[in-house]
Amino acid sequence: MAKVSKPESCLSCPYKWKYLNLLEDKDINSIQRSCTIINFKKGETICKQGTDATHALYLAKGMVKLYIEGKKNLILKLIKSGEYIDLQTLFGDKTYKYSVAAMEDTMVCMINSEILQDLAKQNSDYLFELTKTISDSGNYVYKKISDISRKQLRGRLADSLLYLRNEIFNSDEFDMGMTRKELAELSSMSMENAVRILSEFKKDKIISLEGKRIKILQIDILKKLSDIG
Amino acid sequence: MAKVSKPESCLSCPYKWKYLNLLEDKDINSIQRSCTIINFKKGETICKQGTDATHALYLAKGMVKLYIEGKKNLILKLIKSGEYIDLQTLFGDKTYKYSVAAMEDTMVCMINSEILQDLAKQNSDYLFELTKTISDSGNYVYKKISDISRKQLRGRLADSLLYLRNEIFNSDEFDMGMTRKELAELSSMSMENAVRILSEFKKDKIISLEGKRIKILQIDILKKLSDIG
DNA sequence: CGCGAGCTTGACGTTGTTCAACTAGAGTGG
DNA sequence: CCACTCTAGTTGAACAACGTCAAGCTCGCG
Repeated sequence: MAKVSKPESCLSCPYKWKYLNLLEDKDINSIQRSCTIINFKKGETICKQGTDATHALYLAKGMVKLYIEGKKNLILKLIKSGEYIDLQTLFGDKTYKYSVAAMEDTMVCMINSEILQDLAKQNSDYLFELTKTISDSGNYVYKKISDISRKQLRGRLADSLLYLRNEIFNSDEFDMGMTRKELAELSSMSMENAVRILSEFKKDKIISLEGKRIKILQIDILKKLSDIG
Repeated sequence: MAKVSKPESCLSCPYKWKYLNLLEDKDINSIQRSCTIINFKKGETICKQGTDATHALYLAKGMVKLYIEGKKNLILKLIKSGEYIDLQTLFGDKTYKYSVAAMEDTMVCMINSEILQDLAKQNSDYLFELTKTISDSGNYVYKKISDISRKQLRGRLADSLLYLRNEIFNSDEFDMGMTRKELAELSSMSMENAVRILSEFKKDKIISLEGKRIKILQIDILKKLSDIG
Protein backbone atom coordinates (compact mmCIF):
# COMPACT_ATOMS: atom_id res chain seq x y z
CA MET A 1 0.00 0.00 0.00
CA ALA A 2 0.93 3.64 -0.33
CA LYS A 3 3.68 5.12 1.81
CA VAL A 4 2.72 8.09 3.96
CA SER A 5 4.80 10.95 5.31
CA LYS A 6 4.66 14.61 6.31
CA PRO A 7 6.31 17.49 4.46
CA GLU A 8 9.29 19.25 6.04
CA SER A 9 8.58 22.51 4.34
CA CYS A 10 6.07 23.46 1.72
CA LEU A 11 7.72 26.75 0.75
CA SER A 12 11.06 25.22 -0.06
CA CYS A 13 9.57 22.06 -1.51
CA PRO A 14 10.76 21.40 -5.04
CA TYR A 15 7.24 20.28 -5.90
CA LYS A 16 5.63 23.32 -4.40
CA TRP A 17 1.87 23.71 -4.73
CA LYS A 18 0.76 25.79 -7.63
CA TYR A 19 -0.25 29.34 -6.67
CA LEU A 20 1.16 28.84 -3.17
CA ASN A 21 2.92 32.18 -3.64
CA LEU A 22 -0.46 33.89 -3.53
CA LEU A 23 -1.00 32.78 0.05
CA GLU A 24 0.21 34.40 3.22
CA ASP A 25 2.84 32.77 5.41
CA LYS A 26 0.40 31.76 8.11
CA ASP A 27 -1.76 30.04 5.52
CA ILE A 28 1.17 28.19 4.08
CA ASN A 29 2.00 26.99 7.55
CA SER A 30 -1.53 25.84 7.96
CA ILE A 31 -1.27 23.86 4.74
CA GLN A 32 2.02 22.40 5.86
CA ARG A 33 0.65 21.24 9.17
CA SER A 34 -2.32 19.46 7.69
CA CYS A 35 -0.58 18.18 4.60
CA THR A 36 0.09 14.50 4.12
CA ILE A 37 2.38 13.16 1.44
CA ILE A 38 1.38 9.86 -0.05
CA ASN A 39 3.36 7.79 -2.51
CA PHE A 40 1.47 5.59 -4.91
CA LYS A 41 2.94 2.80 -6.97
CA LYS A 42 2.12 2.39 -10.63
CA GLY A 43 -1.41 1.06 -10.99
CA GLU A 44 -2.66 2.07 -7.55
CA THR A 45 -5.97 3.89 -7.29
CA ILE A 46 -5.74 7.42 -5.92
CA CYS A 47 -9.39 8.20 -5.86
CA LYS A 48 -12.36 6.08 -6.61
CA GLN A 49 -15.46 7.04 -8.52
CA GLY A 50 -18.52 7.16 -6.28
CA THR A 51 -16.71 7.89 -3.03
CA ASP A 52 -16.72 11.30 -1.40
CA ALA A 53 -13.82 13.73 -1.60
CA THR A 54 -12.37 14.67 1.76
CA HIS A 55 -9.06 16.07 0.61
CA ALA A 56 -7.57 18.34 -1.99
CA LEU A 57 -5.04 16.43 -4.04
CA TYR A 58 -1.93 17.93 -5.55
CA LEU A 59 0.21 15.87 -7.88
CA ALA A 60 3.76 16.67 -6.80
CA LYS A 61 5.51 14.02 -8.82
CA GLY A 62 4.52 11.40 -11.36
CA MET A 63 1.64 10.96 -13.77
CA VAL A 64 -1.93 9.83 -13.29
CA LYS A 65 -4.92 9.05 -15.44
CA LEU A 66 -8.36 10.42 -14.71
CA TYR A 67 -11.02 8.08 -16.04
CA ILE A 68 -14.66 7.23 -15.83
CA GLU A 69 -15.39 3.65 -14.88
CA GLY A 70 -18.03 1.50 -16.45
CA LYS A 71 -18.34 -1.58 -18.57
CA LYS A 72 -15.58 0.10 -20.53
CA ASN A 73 -13.38 2.77 -19.06
CA LEU A 74 -13.02 6.19 -20.62
CA ILE A 75 -9.80 8.05 -19.90
CA LEU A 76 -10.60 11.73 -19.86
CA LYS A 77 -7.14 13.06 -19.37
CA LEU A 78 -3.69 12.49 -18.01
CA ILE A 79 -2.35 14.75 -15.31
CA LYS A 80 1.30 15.60 -14.95
CA SER A 81 3.20 16.71 -11.88
CA GLY A 82 2.61 20.26 -10.82
CA GLU A 83 -1.14 20.17 -11.23
CA TYR A 84 -4.05 19.79 -8.88
CA ILE A 85 -5.73 16.46 -9.46
CA ASP A 86 -9.28 17.41 -8.71
CA LEU A 87 -10.64 20.79 -7.85
CA GLN A 88 -14.13 20.33 -9.17
CA THR A 89 -15.02 17.73 -6.61
CA LEU A 90 -13.60 19.98 -3.95
CA PHE A 91 -15.81 22.95 -4.68
CA GLY A 92 -18.83 21.35 -6.28
CA ASP A 93 -20.65 18.15 -5.50
CA LYS A 94 -18.42 16.14 -3.20
CA THR A 95 -18.82 12.76 -4.87
CA TYR A 96 -16.06 11.78 -7.28
CA LYS A 97 -17.46 11.45 -10.77
CA TYR A 98 -14.34 9.60 -11.89
CA SER A 99 -11.46 7.54 -10.65
CA VAL A 100 -7.80 8.48 -10.67
CA ALA A 101 -4.97 5.96 -10.84
CA ALA A 102 -1.19 6.24 -10.97
CA MET A 103 0.39 5.49 -14.35
CA GLU A 104 3.85 5.53 -12.78
CA ASP A 105 5.19 5.90 -9.26
CA THR A 106 3.57 9.04 -8.01
CA MET A 107 3.73 11.43 -5.08
CA VAL A 108 0.56 13.20 -3.97
CA CYS A 109 0.06 15.91 -1.37
CA MET A 110 -3.26 15.78 0.39
CA ILE A 111 -4.76 18.41 2.57
CA ASN A 112 -8.07 18.48 4.27
CA SER A 113 -10.72 19.84 1.97
CA GLU A 114 -12.26 22.21 4.48
CA ILE A 115 -8.95 23.77 5.39
CA LEU A 116 -8.21 24.51 1.76
CA GLN A 117 -11.68 25.90 1.17
CA ASP A 118 -11.50 28.22 4.18
CA LEU A 119 -8.14 29.35 3.06
CA ALA A 120 -9.35 29.97 -0.47
CA LYS A 121 -12.25 32.01 0.84
CA GLN A 122 -9.83 34.21 2.73
CA ASN A 123 -7.48 34.67 -0.20
CA SER A 124 -9.51 35.59 -3.19
CA ASP A 125 -6.48 35.86 -5.48
CA TYR A 126 -5.75 32.23 -4.73
CA LEU A 127 -9.37 31.23 -5.15
CA PHE A 128 -9.45 33.19 -8.39
CA GLU A 129 -6.57 31.16 -9.80
CA LEU A 130 -8.19 27.91 -8.70
CA THR A 131 -11.40 29.02 -10.38
CA LYS A 132 -9.50 29.72 -13.59
CA THR A 133 -8.05 26.24 -13.44
CA ILE A 134 -11.44 24.66 -12.88
CA SER A 135 -12.88 26.67 -15.74
CA ASP A 136 -10.19 25.60 -18.17
CA SER A 137 -10.56 22.03 -17.10
CA GLY A 138 -14.24 22.34 -17.99
CA ASN A 139 -13.32 23.85 -21.33
CA TYR A 140 -11.05 20.90 -21.99
CA VAL A 141 -13.89 18.47 -21.39
CA TYR A 142 -16.09 20.41 -23.79
CA LYS A 143 -13.49 19.87 -26.49
CA LYS A 144 -13.14 16.24 -25.55
CA ILE A 145 -16.84 15.55 -25.68
CA SER A 146 -17.18 17.11 -29.10
CA ASP A 147 -14.16 15.20 -30.41
CA ILE A 148 -15.40 11.90 -29.08
CA SER A 149 -18.98 12.26 -30.12
CA ARG A 150 -18.30 13.34 -33.66
CA LYS A 151 -15.03 12.03 -35.00
CA GLN A 152 -14.44 8.55 -36.28
CA LEU A 153 -11.72 6.15 -35.25
CA ARG A 154 -8.83 7.65 -37.21
CA GLY A 155 -9.63 11.18 -36.14
CA ARG A 156 -9.95 10.16 -32.51
CA LEU A 157 -6.68 8.27 -32.47
CA ALA A 158 -4.96 11.20 -34.17
CA ASP A 159 -6.38 13.38 -31.40
CA SER A 160 -4.92 11.14 -28.75
CA LEU A 161 -1.48 11.12 -30.35
CA LEU A 162 -1.51 14.89 -30.73
CA TYR A 163 -2.66 15.20 -27.13
CA LEU A 164 0.23 13.08 -25.93
CA ARG A 165 2.65 15.06 -28.05
CA ASN A 166 1.40 18.55 -27.29
CA GLU A 167 0.09 18.35 -23.76
CA ILE A 168 1.99 15.57 -22.08
CA PHE A 169 5.40 14.85 -23.58
CA ASN A 170 6.09 18.02 -25.59
CA SER A 171 8.11 16.07 -28.09
CA ASP A 172 7.69 14.27 -31.41
CA GLU A 173 9.16 11.16 -29.88
CA PHE A 174 8.00 9.61 -26.65
CA ASP A 175 7.32 6.46 -24.75
CA MET A 176 3.57 6.54 -24.48
CA GLY A 177 3.67 5.05 -21.02
CA MET A 178 0.42 3.14 -21.39
CA THR A 179 -0.92 -0.04 -22.86
CA ARG A 180 -2.82 -0.29 -26.13
CA LYS A 181 -5.91 -0.85 -24.04
CA GLU A 182 -5.37 2.45 -22.23
CA LEU A 183 -4.69 4.26 -25.48
CA ALA A 184 -7.99 2.85 -26.70
CA GLU A 185 -9.73 4.04 -23.53
CA LEU A 186 -8.30 7.50 -24.10
CA SER A 187 -9.64 7.46 -27.65
CA SER A 188 -12.97 5.83 -26.82
CA MET A 189 -12.62 2.78 -29.03
CA SER A 190 -11.98 -0.92 -28.71
CA MET A 191 -8.44 -2.06 -28.07
CA GLU A 192 -8.41 -3.99 -31.32
CA ASN A 193 -9.19 -0.89 -33.33
CA ALA A 194 -6.54 1.15 -31.56
CA VAL A 195 -4.02 -1.52 -32.54
CA ARG A 196 -5.26 -1.67 -36.11
CA ILE A 197 -5.11 2.07 -36.65
CA LEU A 198 -1.71 2.39 -35.01
CA SER A 199 -0.45 -0.24 -37.48
CA GLU A 200 -2.10 1.64 -40.29
CA PHE A 201 -0.42 4.90 -39.26
CA LYS A 202 2.88 3.05 -39.11
CA LYS A 203 2.39 1.49 -42.54
CA ASP A 204 1.56 4.92 -43.95
CA LYS A 205 4.71 6.35 -42.35
CA ILE A 206 2.73 8.85 -40.28
CA ILE A 207 4.39 7.52 -37.15
CA SER A 208 7.12 5.06 -36.32
CA LEU A 209 6.27 2.52 -33.70
CA GLU A 210 8.29 0.10 -31.62
CA GLY A 211 6.48 -1.30 -28.64
CA LYS A 212 5.30 1.70 -26.65
CA ARG A 213 7.78 4.08 -28.27
CA ILE A 214 6.17 6.41 -30.78
CA LYS A 215 7.77 8.94 -33.06
CA ILE A 216 5.54 11.29 -34.97
CA LEU A 217 6.87 11.57 -38.50
CA GLN A 218 4.17 13.58 -40.25
CA ILE A 219 2.38 15.76 -37.78
CA ASP A 220 0.57 17.68 -40.54
CA ILE A 221 -1.20 14.50 -41.60
CA LEU A 222 -2.19 13.76 -38.00
CA LYS A 223 -3.56 17.29 -37.72
CA LYS A 224 -5.48 16.82 -40.94
CA LEU A 225 -6.91 13.53 -39.73
CA SER A 226 -7.90 15.21 -36.49
CA ASP A 227 -9.55 18.05 -38.42
CA ILE A 228 -11.55 16.04 -40.87
CA GLY A 229 -12.59 13.74 -38.03
CA MET B 1 -32.44 41.95 -33.95
CA ALA B 2 -32.45 41.81 -30.19
CA LYS B 3 -34.03 44.60 -28.17
CA VAL B 4 -31.77 46.38 -25.71
CA SER B 5 -32.58 48.20 -22.50
CA LYS B 6 -31.21 49.10 -19.06
CA PRO B 7 -32.45 47.73 -15.73
CA GLU B 8 -34.32 50.02 -13.38
CA SER B 9 -33.26 48.16 -10.29
CA CYS B 10 -31.35 44.94 -9.86
CA LEU B 11 -32.27 44.43 -6.23
CA SER B 12 -35.98 44.54 -6.76
CA CYS B 13 -35.83 42.80 -10.11
CA PRO B 14 -38.02 39.70 -10.23
CA TYR B 15 -35.28 37.95 -12.20
CA LYS B 16 -32.56 38.93 -9.76
CA TRP B 17 -29.06 37.59 -10.34
CA LYS B 18 -28.24 34.49 -8.46
CA TYR B 19 -26.08 35.09 -5.36
CA LEU B 20 -26.63 38.83 -5.67
CA ASN B 21 -27.45 38.83 -1.98
CA LEU B 22 -23.84 38.01 -1.22
CA LEU B 23 -22.69 41.32 -2.65
CA GLU B 24 -22.56 44.73 -0.96
CA ASP B 25 -24.85 47.54 -2.00
CA LYS B 26 -22.16 49.49 -3.80
CA ASP B 27 -21.31 46.43 -5.85
CA ILE B 28 -24.89 45.85 -6.77
CA ASN B 29 -25.08 49.43 -7.91
CA SER B 30 -22.01 48.88 -9.97
CA ILE B 31 -23.62 45.88 -11.62
CA GLN B 32 -26.77 47.84 -12.22
CA ARG B 33 -24.95 50.70 -13.92
CA SER B 34 -23.06 48.48 -16.32
CA CYS B 35 -25.82 45.98 -16.90
CA THR B 36 -27.57 45.74 -20.23
CA ILE B 37 -30.74 43.77 -20.74
CA ILE B 38 -31.11 42.11 -24.10
CA ASN B 39 -34.14 40.29 -25.41
CA PHE B 40 -33.60 37.48 -27.87
CA LYS B 41 -36.25 35.93 -30.04
CA LYS B 42 -36.57 32.19 -30.44
CA GLY B 43 -33.76 30.91 -32.61
CA GLU B 44 -31.42 33.86 -32.16
CA THR B 45 -27.81 33.21 -31.28
CA ILE B 46 -26.71 34.56 -27.92
CA CYS B 47 -23.10 33.66 -28.12
CA LYS B 48 -21.11 32.16 -30.92
CA GLN B 49 -18.49 29.48 -30.69
CA GLY B 50 -15.04 30.81 -31.54
CA THR B 51 -15.66 34.41 -30.54
CA ASP B 52 -14.30 35.97 -27.38
CA ALA B 53 -16.37 36.51 -24.27
CA THR B 54 -16.61 40.12 -23.18
CA HIS B 55 -19.59 39.88 -20.88
CA ALA B 56 -21.02 37.75 -18.16
CA LEU B 57 -24.43 36.47 -19.18
CA TYR B 58 -27.30 35.82 -16.84
CA LEU B 59 -30.45 34.20 -18.12
CA ALA B 60 -33.23 36.18 -16.49
CA LYS B 61 -36.11 34.74 -18.49
CA GLY B 62 -36.56 32.04 -21.10
CA MET B 63 -34.66 28.97 -22.11
CA VAL B 64 -31.51 28.48 -24.16
CA LYS B 65 -29.52 25.59 -25.55
CA LEU B 66 -25.77 25.37 -25.18
CA TYR B 67 -24.28 23.40 -28.06
CA ILE B 68 -21.08 22.66 -29.85
CA GLU B 69 -21.13 23.40 -33.55
CA GLY B 70 -19.65 21.24 -36.23
CA LYS B 71 -20.77 19.14 -39.13
CA LYS B 72 -23.41 17.98 -36.69
CA ASN B 73 -24.32 19.94 -33.61
CA LEU B 74 -24.15 18.48 -30.14
CA ILE B 75 -26.43 20.02 -27.54
CA LEU B 76 -24.67 19.79 -24.18
CA LYS B 77 -27.42 21.17 -22.04
CA LEU B 78 -30.39 23.42 -21.76
CA ILE B 79 -30.31 26.35 -19.40
CA LYS B 80 -33.39 27.66 -17.62
CA SER B 81 -34.03 31.13 -16.29
CA GLY B 82 -32.25 31.97 -13.07
CA GLU B 83 -28.90 30.55 -14.13
CA TYR B 84 -25.70 32.04 -15.40
CA ILE B 85 -25.21 31.07 -19.01
CA ASP B 86 -21.44 30.81 -19.07
CA LEU B 87 -19.05 31.26 -16.22
CA GLN B 88 -16.28 29.07 -17.51
CA THR B 89 -15.47 31.34 -20.41
CA LEU B 90 -15.51 34.25 -18.04
CA PHE B 91 -12.85 32.90 -15.71
CA GLY B 92 -10.88 30.59 -17.95
CA ASP B 93 -9.85 30.88 -21.55
CA LYS B 94 -11.88 33.72 -23.05
CA THR B 95 -12.86 32.03 -26.29
CA TYR B 96 -16.31 30.46 -26.36
CA LYS B 97 -16.02 26.72 -26.85
CA TYR B 98 -19.70 26.49 -27.71
CA SER B 99 -22.61 28.50 -29.02
CA VAL B 100 -25.75 29.43 -27.16
CA ALA B 101 -29.09 30.05 -28.83
CA ALA B 102 -32.55 30.93 -27.56
CA MET B 103 -35.11 28.13 -27.65
CA GLU B 104 -37.89 30.56 -26.82
CA ASP B 105 -38.11 34.30 -26.31
CA THR B 106 -35.44 35.03 -23.80
CA MET B 107 -34.16 37.87 -21.64
CA VAL B 108 -30.49 38.08 -20.85
CA CYS B 109 -28.60 40.44 -18.54
CA MET B 110 -25.09 41.23 -19.65
CA ILE B 111 -22.43 42.90 -17.64
CA ASN B 112 -18.90 43.66 -18.54
CA SER B 113 -16.68 40.74 -17.78
CA GLU B 114 -13.95 42.72 -16.06
CA ILE B 115 -16.35 44.44 -13.75
CA LEU B 116 -17.79 41.13 -12.61
CA GLN B 117 -14.37 39.63 -12.15
CA ASP B 118 -13.13 42.55 -10.05
CA LEU B 119 -16.23 42.34 -8.03
CA ALA B 120 -15.86 38.60 -7.53
CA LYS B 121 -12.29 39.09 -6.38
CA GLN B 122 -13.44 41.52 -3.76
CA ASN B 123 -16.27 39.32 -2.53
CA SER B 124 -14.91 35.90 -1.99
CA ASP B 125 -18.23 34.50 -0.80
CA TYR B 126 -19.71 35.45 -4.14
CA LEU B 127 -16.72 34.08 -6.02
CA PHE B 128 -16.97 30.92 -3.95
CA GLU B 129 -20.55 30.36 -5.07
CA LEU B 130 -19.65 31.02 -8.68
CA THR B 131 -16.82 28.52 -8.36
CA LYS B 132 -19.21 25.94 -7.00
CA THR B 133 -21.46 26.51 -9.98
CA ILE B 134 -18.59 26.16 -12.42
CA SER B 135 -17.46 22.99 -10.68
CA ASP B 136 -20.87 21.39 -10.87
CA SER B 137 -21.21 22.35 -14.48
CA GLY B 138 -17.92 20.52 -15.08
CA ASN B 139 -19.25 17.53 -13.20
CA TYR B 140 -22.32 17.53 -15.39
CA VAL B 141 -20.19 17.38 -18.52
CA TYR B 142 -18.26 14.45 -17.07
CA LYS B 143 -21.50 12.58 -16.76
CA LYS B 144 -22.60 13.61 -20.21
CA ILE B 145 -19.36 12.49 -21.84
CA SER B 146 -19.52 9.09 -20.20
CA ASP B 147 -23.17 8.66 -21.16
CA ILE B 148 -22.59 9.64 -24.76
CA SER B 149 -19.44 7.68 -25.28
CA ARG B 150 -20.74 4.44 -23.84
CA LYS B 151 -24.44 4.05 -24.17
CA GLN B 152 -26.26 3.02 -27.28
CA LEU B 153 -29.18 4.76 -28.92
CA ARG B 154 -31.96 3.61 -26.61
CA GLY B 155 -29.96 4.40 -23.49
CA ARG B 156 -29.01 7.82 -24.77
CA LEU B 157 -32.54 8.74 -25.72
CA ALA B 158 -33.78 7.53 -22.34
CA ASP B 159 -31.14 9.80 -20.78
CA SER B 160 -32.42 12.77 -22.72
CA LEU B 161 -36.02 12.14 -21.73
CA LEU B 162 -35.08 11.72 -18.08
CA TYR B 163 -32.99 14.87 -18.32
CA LEU B 164 -35.93 16.82 -19.66
CA ARG B 165 -38.18 15.40 -16.98
CA ASN B 166 -35.89 15.76 -14.00
CA GLU B 167 -33.80 18.82 -14.76
CA ILE B 168 -35.87 20.97 -17.05
CA PHE B 169 -39.61 20.47 -16.73
CA ASN B 170 -39.92 18.67 -13.38
CA SER B 171 -42.95 16.82 -14.56
CA ASP B 172 -43.92 13.55 -16.21
CA GLU B 173 -45.75 15.42 -18.91
CA PHE B 174 -44.25 18.26 -20.89
CA ASP B 175 -43.96 19.93 -24.25
CA MET B 176 -40.43 19.20 -25.16
CA GLY B 177 -40.02 22.58 -26.79
CA MET B 178 -37.63 21.40 -29.43
CA THR B 179 -37.64 19.68 -32.79
CA ARG B 180 -36.81 16.01 -33.34
CA LYS B 181 -33.54 17.20 -34.81
CA GLU B 182 -32.66 19.03 -31.60
CA LEU B 183 -33.66 16.06 -29.47
CA ALA B 184 -31.31 14.03 -31.65
CA GLU B 185 -28.54 16.59 -31.15
CA LEU B 186 -29.08 16.38 -27.41
CA SER B 187 -28.77 12.60 -27.59
CA SER B 188 -25.91 12.55 -30.09
CA MET B 189 -27.65 10.54 -32.78
CA SER B 190 -29.19 11.06 -36.20
CA MET B 191 -32.58 12.68 -36.39
CA GLU B 192 -34.04 9.56 -38.04
CA ASN B 193 -32.95 7.37 -35.17
CA ALA B 194 -34.36 9.76 -32.59
CA VAL B 195 -37.70 9.52 -34.39
CA ARG B 196 -37.51 5.76 -34.68
CA ILE B 197 -36.77 5.23 -31.01
CA LEU B 198 -39.41 7.71 -29.89
CA SER B 199 -41.93 5.69 -31.93
CA GLU B 200 -40.60 2.51 -30.40
CA PHE B 201 -41.03 3.91 -26.88
CA LYS B 202 -44.53 4.97 -27.81
CA LYS B 203 -45.39 1.56 -29.23
CA ASP B 204 -44.04 -0.08 -26.07
CA LYS B 205 -46.15 2.29 -23.97
CA ILE B 206 -43.14 3.71 -22.19
CA ILE B 207 -44.20 7.19 -23.21
CA SER B 208 -47.17 8.75 -24.91
CA LEU B 209 -46.40 11.10 -27.73
CA GLU B 210 -48.41 13.66 -29.64
CA GLY B 211 -46.34 16.05 -31.65
CA LYS B 212 -43.92 17.63 -29.20
CA ARG B 213 -45.98 16.70 -26.18
CA ILE B 214 -44.51 13.84 -24.21
CA LYS B 215 -45.88 12.01 -21.22
CA ILE B 216 -43.68 9.56 -19.43
CA LEU B 217 -45.75 6.50 -18.58
CA GLN B 218 -43.17 4.06 -17.26
CA ILE B 219 -40.26 5.93 -15.77
CA ASP B 220 -38.78 2.79 -14.26
CA ILE B 221 -38.29 1.33 -17.73
CA LEU B 222 -36.64 4.54 -18.91
CA LYS B 223 -34.34 4.39 -15.92
CA LYS B 224 -33.52 0.81 -16.66
CA LEU B 225 -32.78 1.61 -20.30
CA SER B 226 -30.58 4.45 -19.13
CA ASP B 227 -28.77 2.13 -16.72
CA ILE B 228 -28.09 -0.73 -19.04
CA GLY B 229 -27.05 1.72 -21.74
C1' DC C 1 -54.15 25.85 -53.43
C1' DG C 2 -49.27 25.16 -53.34
C1' DC C 3 -45.10 25.28 -50.83
C1' DG C 4 -41.77 24.25 -47.35
C1' DA C 5 -40.40 22.59 -42.87
C1' DG C 6 -40.69 19.01 -39.85
C1' DC C 7 -41.72 14.31 -39.34
C1' DT C 8 -41.87 9.26 -40.46
C1' DT C 9 -40.48 4.78 -42.31
C1' DG C 10 -37.94 1.40 -45.01
C1' DA C 11 -33.82 -0.12 -47.43
C1' DC C 12 -29.04 -0.14 -47.67
C1' DG C 13 -24.15 0.72 -46.85
C1' DT C 14 -20.63 1.98 -43.59
C1' DT C 15 -18.40 1.94 -39.28
C1' DG C 16 -16.96 -0.12 -35.39
C1' DT C 17 -17.30 -4.01 -31.94
C1' DT C 18 -16.87 -8.66 -30.74
C1' DC C 19 -15.08 -13.17 -31.14
C1' DA C 20 -11.51 -16.15 -32.04
C1' DA C 21 -7.05 -17.68 -33.10
C1' DC C 22 -2.41 -16.84 -32.92
C1' DT C 23 2.32 -14.64 -31.58
C1' DA C 24 5.90 -12.70 -28.72
C1' DG C 25 7.92 -11.74 -24.47
C1' DA C 26 8.28 -11.72 -19.38
C1' DG C 27 8.13 -14.12 -15.27
C1' DT C 28 8.01 -18.59 -12.48
C1' DG C 29 9.04 -22.94 -10.61
C1' DG C 30 10.94 -27.44 -11.13
C1' DC D 1 17.78 -24.34 -18.55
C1' DC D 2 13.41 -25.63 -20.09
C1' DA D 3 8.49 -26.09 -19.90
C1' DC D 4 4.59 -23.41 -18.36
C1' DT D 5 1.72 -19.64 -17.88
C1' DC D 6 0.22 -15.09 -18.16
C1' DT D 7 -0.27 -10.77 -20.28
C1' DA D 8 0.02 -7.64 -24.16
C1' DG D 9 -0.27 -7.26 -28.74
C1' DT D 10 -1.86 -8.51 -33.48
C1' DT D 11 -4.89 -9.90 -37.29
C1' DG D 12 -8.98 -11.69 -39.72
C1' DA D 13 -13.81 -12.56 -40.13
C1' DA D 14 -18.59 -12.25 -38.70
C1' DC D 15 -21.93 -9.49 -36.88
C1' DA D 16 -24.39 -5.59 -34.83
C1' DA D 17 -25.12 -0.79 -34.53
C1' DC D 18 -25.80 3.27 -36.63
C1' DG D 19 -26.01 6.78 -40.30
C1' DT D 20 -27.48 8.00 -44.87
C1' DC D 21 -30.50 8.08 -48.67
C1' DA D 22 -34.86 8.22 -50.58
C1' DA D 23 -39.73 8.54 -50.65
C1' DG D 24 -43.77 9.98 -48.83
C1' DC D 25 -46.60 12.25 -45.32
C1' DT D 26 -48.74 16.17 -42.55
C1' DC D 27 -49.58 20.57 -41.19
C1' DG D 28 -49.34 25.53 -41.06
C1' DC D 29 -48.94 29.58 -43.78
C1' DG D 30 -48.78 32.75 -47.57
